[in-house]
Amino acid sequence: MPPPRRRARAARELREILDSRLFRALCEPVRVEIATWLTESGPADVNTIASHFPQHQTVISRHLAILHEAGVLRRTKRGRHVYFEMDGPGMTDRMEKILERFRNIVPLCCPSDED
Amino acid sequence: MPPPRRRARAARELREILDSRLFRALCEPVRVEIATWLTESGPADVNTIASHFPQHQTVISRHLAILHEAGVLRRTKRGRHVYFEMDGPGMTDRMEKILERFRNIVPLCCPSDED
DNA sequence: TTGACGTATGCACATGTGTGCATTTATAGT
DNA sequence: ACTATAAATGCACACATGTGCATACGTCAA
Repeated sequence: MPPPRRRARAARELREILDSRLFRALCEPVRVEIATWLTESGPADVNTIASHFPQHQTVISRHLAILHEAGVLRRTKRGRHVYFEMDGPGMTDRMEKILERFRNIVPLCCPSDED
Repeated sequence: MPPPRRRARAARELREILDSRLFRALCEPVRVEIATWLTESGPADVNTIASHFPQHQTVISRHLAILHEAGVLRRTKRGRHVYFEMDGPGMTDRMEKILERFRNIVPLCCPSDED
């Protein structure tokens, strides 16, 4: 494959993987705090999580939904409780894919790849 | 190190690496488009980049500054022109660090790490 | 120094989004 | 069925941020 086409392909793959909801989910400090807290504390229901943050329960509920739709958290409904936990394996997979894309891009976009 | 301390440490490291400007920079679609375009087209100055987007030159200039401060782009000033290009190696390093953090977290936060 | 060009900044405005309250929906217990 | 509890949604509001215009800054060529 000639270099121009390789570059075009790399760019397309990069857009695919960067245009996800993942970055929008993680660009909000409160959501990062929630994800971090869940990492440390393990699975917890909405009210328990909300009780550890200054925001209202409804706000935390919305943030949890965004994190879940972005694939950061797992959601388990048991009775009238909804439990959330970090999706470690899922996030690892995502990051591996993104990393792979960047590895492909380095030799194409960076003529002098020192440092 | 006992499990609780390991969890606390993993959470702290996760917050460190996720609280960066990187995600805020990449959560804006226009900025992702700029980064993608630079990947495909190679280094270019501000006006050249701006000419390929509907936004005003001043807007593109601001986006480029944000991407640069986040470590996504490299900046090279030559005369009165300022050239930008993807920082492939830098991004690869960042992603490797983030991936490593998530790898550490998986066995701690996810009791049933199937799928 | 003057003028031209490339880039960055101040400002005002529109849109997006996090927030809290009131309310609704869903489920368990009685 | 009724009540209580958990979670989600509609709405309004405040703040953040992307946008464009006018303009200032910095550099090169004469």
